[in-house]
Amino acid sequence: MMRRNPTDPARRLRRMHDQLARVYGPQHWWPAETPFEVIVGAYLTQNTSWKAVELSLANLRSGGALNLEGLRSLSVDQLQDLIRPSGFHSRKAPAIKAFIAMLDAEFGGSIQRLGKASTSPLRDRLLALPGVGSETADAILLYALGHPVPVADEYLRRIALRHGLVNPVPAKNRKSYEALVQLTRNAFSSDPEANHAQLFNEFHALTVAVGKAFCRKTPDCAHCPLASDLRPSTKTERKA
DNA sequence: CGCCAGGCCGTGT
DNA sequence: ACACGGCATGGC
Repeated sequence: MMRRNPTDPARRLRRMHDQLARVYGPQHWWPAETPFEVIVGAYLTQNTSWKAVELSLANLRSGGALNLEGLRSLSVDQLQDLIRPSGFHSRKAPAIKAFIAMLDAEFGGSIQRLGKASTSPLRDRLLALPGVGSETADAILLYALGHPVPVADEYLRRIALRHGLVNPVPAKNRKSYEALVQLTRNAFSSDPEANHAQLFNEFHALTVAVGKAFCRKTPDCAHCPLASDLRPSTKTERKA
């Protein structure tokens, strides 16, 4: 019989993006005023709700520390104190400081210069920093520096898994992250003329929007706008 | 009160 | 290579 959805995971993911774009509209990500704020936010939001990140960002802003110069003038201990609300401060504060040290030592303290480096070596350089893994590196590349790289996160993993777009590989696996990135690239590769940075930007933002609402650890697929794209493989899932 | 959040890292197998 | 626990705080 004729299936109304394509079977190719990349095409299915593209359809899901289109559906989310219709439902949610433009997301205007990343929620920040400057590229530097994006970078700080990317560190702070690691395994942390954005609401908690906002508390830390407010602390930094009121202390005049939400910019390069301001953060340079803070000690690690002072920084720890300001970002305490978003957790893991003993790791995140030195990590942010290490980023600034790298920026100053290797790029003349210029984020613009940093962004002019070519994507692949730059990604490797970011990954070599403490506290920067795949997702943080890609978030910085895409949202702070405008490079056309997909960002995969826990929500995308859950969604892709639930929709059968990837093999049931466990989380926190480097290969599973790369598989999600590849899948996202494939989803938008049909039009090479398109602005992929913009597409990846919007797609990840939409993924987080739908993920926050319906794909937490206890998912609510019944009301999810992607529910019609689900392909239950079991009868029990069909019921849910 | 207990679980969870827009990950990452060190350690043990 | 991969699984697993620690990291810390605020929301709900």
